[in-house]
Amino acid sequence: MGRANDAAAAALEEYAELFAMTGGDAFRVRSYQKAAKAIAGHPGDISRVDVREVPGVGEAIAKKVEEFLARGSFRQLDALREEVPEGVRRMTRIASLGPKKAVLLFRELGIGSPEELERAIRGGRLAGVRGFGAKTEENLLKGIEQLRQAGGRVHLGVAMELAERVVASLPAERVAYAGSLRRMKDTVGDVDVLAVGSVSLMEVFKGQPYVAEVIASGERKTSIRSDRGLQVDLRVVPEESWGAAMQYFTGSKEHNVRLREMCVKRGWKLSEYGLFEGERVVASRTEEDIYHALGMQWVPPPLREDVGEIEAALKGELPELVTVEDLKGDLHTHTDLTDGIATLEEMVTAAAARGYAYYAVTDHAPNLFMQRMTLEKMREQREQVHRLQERFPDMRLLHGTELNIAPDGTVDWPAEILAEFDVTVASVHSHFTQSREEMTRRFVAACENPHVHIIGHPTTRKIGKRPPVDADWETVFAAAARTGTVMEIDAYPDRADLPSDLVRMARHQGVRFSIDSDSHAVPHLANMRFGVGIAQRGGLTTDDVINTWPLDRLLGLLSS
DNA sequence: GCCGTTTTCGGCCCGACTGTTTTCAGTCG
Repeated sequence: MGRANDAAAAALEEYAELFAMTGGDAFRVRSYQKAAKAIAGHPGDISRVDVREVPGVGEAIAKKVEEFLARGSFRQLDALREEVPEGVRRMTRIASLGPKKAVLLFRELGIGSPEELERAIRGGRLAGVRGFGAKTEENLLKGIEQLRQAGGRVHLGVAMELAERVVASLPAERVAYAGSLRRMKDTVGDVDVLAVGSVSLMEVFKGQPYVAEVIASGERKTSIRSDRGLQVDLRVVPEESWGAAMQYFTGSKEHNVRLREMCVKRGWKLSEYGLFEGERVVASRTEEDIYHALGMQWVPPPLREDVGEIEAALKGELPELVTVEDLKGDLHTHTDLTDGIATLEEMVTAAAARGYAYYAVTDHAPNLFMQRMTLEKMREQREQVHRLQERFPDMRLLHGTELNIAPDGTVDWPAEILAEFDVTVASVHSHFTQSREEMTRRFVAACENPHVHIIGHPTTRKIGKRPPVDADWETVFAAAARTGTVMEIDAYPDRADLPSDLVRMARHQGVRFSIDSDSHAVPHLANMRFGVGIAQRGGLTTDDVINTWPLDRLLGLLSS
């Protein structure tokens, strides 16, 4: 489950994209994409085992991967990177603009980046170009605006992988990441790493393989741009002010401003070097020392957004946040029967290894046509689940499904079939642009369906790719609270859905939550920690999260 | 490029939607 897998998969995905853009055969494109997905989802570390073991990897792809593992790229990838400018690749990240149109714009009009495309549209240069009418221009401008709003930020999964790589690479007395990453924010603009060590640490840092460019380097701080474009700042801090530095660089800015205001009122001063009364150090070694000196509880980083946590900490009333260890199961996962890449047995075995008390298999249902699900396949899977149960006496297997919420709020299968499932997740997978009124009615109808237990990835956003749908969430959550429908926190880091601000809103209305991995491969099961981060930011306790409950209590909710 | 109860070629999840076209290409899930 190594980062070698992820890096090689990313290279193959990039190659597939470039290959498609340069007119490569569509089936070969699919082969590269399939291999990338399989390698990313493969439980074994491909830098240790033969990559030919991975299904979908033949001789040609194996050679490319081996070259990539040896030197960080492969010949064919280098060639295509030369041929297609980086800006043209960025253009395909604009919603509704795929590889065909992007290349056409580049070849015919010399448009080589989203910025140039925007200027061209506004300058009327697309008028009369075949396939580009007024509506398309409007959609492209909208897509460019979305792209701009995402900025240079990446989702937590990408940032966490890099941060852990950086932390592991530094031989320091103490080293840890801080910043929005430590607060488990769903997107991260740059990675802040703190370390206790000597100046030579900076030299070690600058020589790491993930460093693409050194932006600035001094005695106390070095900034680099990583191979994936993300900036990393390393700060070397004195041992005795470790706590103050962690507190300061974890933020948020708003939280810290409030703390410093409290200090000023007492005639104290708080900085990254410590909490001071004149020259006297009041606290600095640990974060706990600092918060306690201010007469408050230590505040868990995900809560540090100045949304009431300071008042609560002063009164000693911070919630006891849900943790990864509290999770007793996963209620939304897939297998290769639909779009997962691991078998039922592989997924269940991996889930049992995580020590779960229960585990639900929820493959897609027939209305998502591309998944080719049928009643027969679903029932056959249920039989397999029942047979498999005998081998896992300590983990209760639940047979479920992920239903598709149609534009009118109805779902796949009639009520009597739905009643056969132990658990159902219902999600929106299409018609994302309905009006707020229609979308709200759609979700309310799904909540009111007595056979729907959980609303999956409610906003359907994909970070950096697709905006959330528009709905009146107050009304949706009121319906969920009234009907006892659970809202999912989809832990997959590019979804992170519900987002934490909506979690807070829903919690205030009395809604309950399920933190699910939405796994399509064995390694995805480990994404649960990102979902827990969202739940913590939303202030959730174990009582709010149904998959921390003991099996009996969970089954009670599912059967009511 | 991969794969094979079809063994070395021929098929590869496919249907809906959008915006454009006047019979369809591109994009998406």
